[in-house]
Amino acid sequence: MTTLSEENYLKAIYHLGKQGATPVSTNAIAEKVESKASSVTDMVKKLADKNLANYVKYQGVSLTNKGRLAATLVIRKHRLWEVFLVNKLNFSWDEVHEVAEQLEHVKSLKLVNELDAFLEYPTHDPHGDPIPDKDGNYSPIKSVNIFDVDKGKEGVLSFVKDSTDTFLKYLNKNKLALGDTIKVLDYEPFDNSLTIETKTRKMIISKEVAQNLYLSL
Amino acid sequence: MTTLSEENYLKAIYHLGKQGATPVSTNAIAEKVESKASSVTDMVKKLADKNLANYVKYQGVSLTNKGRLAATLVIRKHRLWEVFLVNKLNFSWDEVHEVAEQLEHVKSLKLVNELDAFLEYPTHDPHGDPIPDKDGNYSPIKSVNIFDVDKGKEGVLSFVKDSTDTFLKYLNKNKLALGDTIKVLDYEPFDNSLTIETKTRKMIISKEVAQNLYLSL
DNA sequence: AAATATTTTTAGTCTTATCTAAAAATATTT
DNA sequence: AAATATTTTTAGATAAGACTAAAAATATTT
Ligand SMILES: [Mn+2]
Ligand SMILES: [Mn+2]
Ligand SMILES: [Mn+2]
Ligand SMILES: [Mn+2]
Repeated sequence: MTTLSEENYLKAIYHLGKQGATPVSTNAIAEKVESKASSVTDMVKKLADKNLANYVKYQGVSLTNKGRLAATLVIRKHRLWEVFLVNKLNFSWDEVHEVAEQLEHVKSLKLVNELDAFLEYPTHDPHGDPIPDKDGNYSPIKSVNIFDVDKGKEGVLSFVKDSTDTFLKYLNKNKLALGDTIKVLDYEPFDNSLTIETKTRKMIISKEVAQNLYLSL
Repeated sequence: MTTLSEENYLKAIYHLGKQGATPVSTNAIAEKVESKASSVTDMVKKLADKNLANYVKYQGVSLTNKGRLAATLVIRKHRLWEVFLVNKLNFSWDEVHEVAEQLEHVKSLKLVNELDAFLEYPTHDPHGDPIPDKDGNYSPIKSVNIFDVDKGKEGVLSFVKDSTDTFLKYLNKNKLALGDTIKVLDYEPFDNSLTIETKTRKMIISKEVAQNLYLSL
């Protein structure tokens, strides 16, 4: 059995390395889970004892297969709950994360799988993140960053990299939502801003914004 | 903010006294939360410090208004989640309790209230227990124990007092479910058993079973 | 290759929620 | 009303998870 705290560390390690494959540093984990490096060292030893992580002193931490599966199960639950909150309970995409952080730790295989079925097996969460299946597998993101879309071409907004509510609220305010068709009109070398066009209007987005928008073509 | 553990103690105190009104003993609480008396003493002091409980050494514990509201909110969440699991996720009534014990601690006012709306404001959970509203109020149970139903009369099974999965599985096995119409045919003074008749058949139920069945007339 | 800076680990504390064993208070029997 | 039994509280420990400060290891500069 993994504790709530262990699960949060597993997620952090998973997200920091590529699926937990490459060793990540103590400090990086500490920042992600909002704790201190010394706390991370303690926890990481515990994960290694439980065969969830590979840990060599001073050399970083990676996940074992067991750890990776545990991490993806938590991520699967997180994203399914986010879909539930948005699709069934009228939450908006900037309100779901905090609640999903709690729901992801509820233990019941039946619960996850029935929820999955109830939601009709969604493949992506409200931010465009892929939902792993029971075995932790998911098809890789096929969307491309908006900077890599040629001038004059269009695509469908299908993933936002940053899903903090600050950014999501910016998108709400500017009427940009997942599923919207966006055309790239112009690129400005001076500040790396882009001029884009949606169904409803034309607008300029900053480099910071553009970096977080991904389109499927 | 109440912790998970505090919430479980509040529920226990609520259920042991009548809505936490009458003082309950340390030992009774300990048994309910599956801990030891000394742990209860500690926790109860903490609840009193937070103005959730009234505690006088050696004289038992009751709930303050604040404590009672906190307790009913947890109970409200527990029962709403049970309805969700049964009505939407294909859980049977003997499978929901353990999962609801976890879900009841998720913190989000919006979540509870949207869930309530999504389920179309159910008044009772899958075991016939009433679901408190936002203010902790619910209409008192109007069903009567099957022993108090006159011979020859019938009623609808609308509440089961014991909702351990042992008892619920007994009911499943004997095809007795909430909503079933049951007629009382005979009472046997020797062992206090009852002969009852359902839509599908006639059967004898023991005193132990009868004590847990409540009908609305 | 030293010297310096940064990162990581260790050592020792703290808090929350438990526990056991002993002491104190209350209840029940004789 | 004593004696005995039961219940409750206190005292002291333990485990999980976090922290600070100091020590040790690794990285980066000079
Ligand atoms: Mn999220
Ligand atoms: Mn998400
Ligand atoms: Mn229940
Ligand atoms: Mn119930």
